[in-house]
Amino acid sequence: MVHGTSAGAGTGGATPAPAGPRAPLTRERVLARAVAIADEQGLAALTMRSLAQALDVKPMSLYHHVAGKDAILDGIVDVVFGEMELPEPGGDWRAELARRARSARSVLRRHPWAVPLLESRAVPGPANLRHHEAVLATLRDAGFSVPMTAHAYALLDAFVYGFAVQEAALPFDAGSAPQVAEAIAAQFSSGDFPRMTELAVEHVMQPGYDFGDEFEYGLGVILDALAASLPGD
Amino acid sequence: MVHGTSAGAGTGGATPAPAGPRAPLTRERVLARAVAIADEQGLAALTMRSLAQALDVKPMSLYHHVAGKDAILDGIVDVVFGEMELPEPGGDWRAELARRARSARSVLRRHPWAVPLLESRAVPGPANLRHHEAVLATLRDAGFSVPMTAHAYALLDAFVYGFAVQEAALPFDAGSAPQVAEAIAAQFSSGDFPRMTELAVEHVMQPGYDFGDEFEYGLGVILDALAASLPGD
DNA sequence: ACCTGAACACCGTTCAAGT
DNA sequence: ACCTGAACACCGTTCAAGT
Repeated sequence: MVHGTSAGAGTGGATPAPAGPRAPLTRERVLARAVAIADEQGLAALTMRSLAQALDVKPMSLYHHVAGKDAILDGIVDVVFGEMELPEPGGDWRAELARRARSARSVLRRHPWAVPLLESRAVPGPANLRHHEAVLATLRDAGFSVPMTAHAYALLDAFVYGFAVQEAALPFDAGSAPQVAEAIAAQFSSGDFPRMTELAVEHVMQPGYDFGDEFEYGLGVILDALAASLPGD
Repeated sequence: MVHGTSAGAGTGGATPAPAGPRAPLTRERVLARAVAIADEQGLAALTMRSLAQALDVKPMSLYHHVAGKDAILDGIVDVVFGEMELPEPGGDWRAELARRARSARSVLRRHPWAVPLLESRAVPGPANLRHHEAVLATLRDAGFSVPMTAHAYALLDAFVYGFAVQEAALPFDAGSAPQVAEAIAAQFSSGDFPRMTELAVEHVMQPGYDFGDEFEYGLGVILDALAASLPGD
C-alpha cells in the first residue's frame, strides 16, 4: 500500500510505532482499518461502531482523530487516490498517461466501494489534488494548449471513472459463478433483448473474453485522438 | 416526466386514479415521490419515514407496495433510466447515439443522486434493459460487428457515466456562488498545484467557459473513432 | 491528552393487530 | 386488502465524566 506517507495535515508524531495489538490510535490507522473493512465487507459494513471494534476501541475514541463519519469517507477516498501511480511530467506523455490510467483502473477495481464516493465527496483531498496536478502537468509539458488540456483532462477522467462504474456493476467476475450466468441467460431467453442475448452468447460468454480488453480499446481511441490534435505531430 | 408507463412488473389497475390528496398508494406513486425527495433534498433525506410522511401515510404502509428500501433504490434508478431518450435503430446511427448520449447526460444532471446508484444496484430494471437493448440494436444495425459493438458500447457508456460523475462533483454550478470560487482560488494560491491554478484562472473561470462543451468534444472523439472503424465507410 | 459510559434522536424492518 | 402501533436492533453524535 502506498497511501502518501507524510502527505496530509500533520498528525505530529513521526515515530513508526510498532504495529502490535492495541497500538496507539492515529488518523492513519483509523483510515487504513476503514479501507480494510470496506474492502472485505462492503461500504455498508463500515460504521463508527464496527470500525471502533476492529480497532479494539470504543466508538467515541475515533472522534479524537477524525471529525466524524464524513471525514472518514473523505479520508478513505484520498487513501485510494494515493494508491494510484502518478504520470511523470516531461516524459513520454502517451506512455505516462496510459500507465496512470491503467493504475487508476486497477486501484478502483480493488476498491469498488470508492467509485460511488468519488462523486459525493465535495472537498478533494491532498492525494487527489496531487494526482490531478500531475495529469495536467503531463499534458501541458507534452505541448497541449490550455483549452486542449481541459478537453483531454475531462475525456480521460470521464473514461477512467466511467469504466470503473461499469466494472463495479459487472454481475460476474470473469466467469466465476455459473449459476449467476444462468440466471442472466434465463432473463434473456424470454425473446425480448435479442441484441443483448446475441452479445452475451456470441461474445461475452466465449472462453477468451475479458472485459478488461474494452479498457485498452477505449484508452487507445482517446490517446490516438489526443495525439492527432498535437500541433508538432 | 417520462418514466415508462406500463413497463415494469404489472401493478394491476390501469385506471388513472385522480392525483388528488390522499390518492391510493401505488408502486408508481411511491417511486415518484422518492425521486422528488432525492431531487429536492438529496439521497440522504430519502428514508422510509420521510417518504411515508411525504405521502401522508405511515412507514409500514410502504411495505405493501415495495419490498423495502433496496427495492425503492432499484426502482428510482430505473425511473431515471426511463427518462432517457432511446436511440432509434436503423436511422442515422451517429445522430441517434449522439441524441441518446446528450439525453442521458441531461437526465443524470437532473438527478445527480442517481450516479452513485448506477453502480451499486446489481439487478438492472426493465427501463435499463430496454435502454441498452436500443443502443446495441442501433450499433448492430449500423453495421458494426459483434466484437466492435462490445467496444463501442463499453466506450460510450463509460464516457456518459464518467462525465456524469465529474459533473455531479463540480464545485460550482456555472459560476453561481463567487465565495466558493474564492475558497478554491485560495487553496490554489499556495503555489502548489500551478497547473490547476493555470487551468482555473486562464480557462475555466473565464466568462464564456461551459463545462458542457467538454462533453461535446469527448462525444465527437468517440463517434469519430467508431465511424472510422466501420467497414463500408 | 486521550479514552469512555450513558444518552439522544434517528434508521430499516418484523410482528401482531386493527378495519 | 390495505393500513398501522409498538417494538427491536441498529445508526452517528453530544455531553459529561474518568484517567
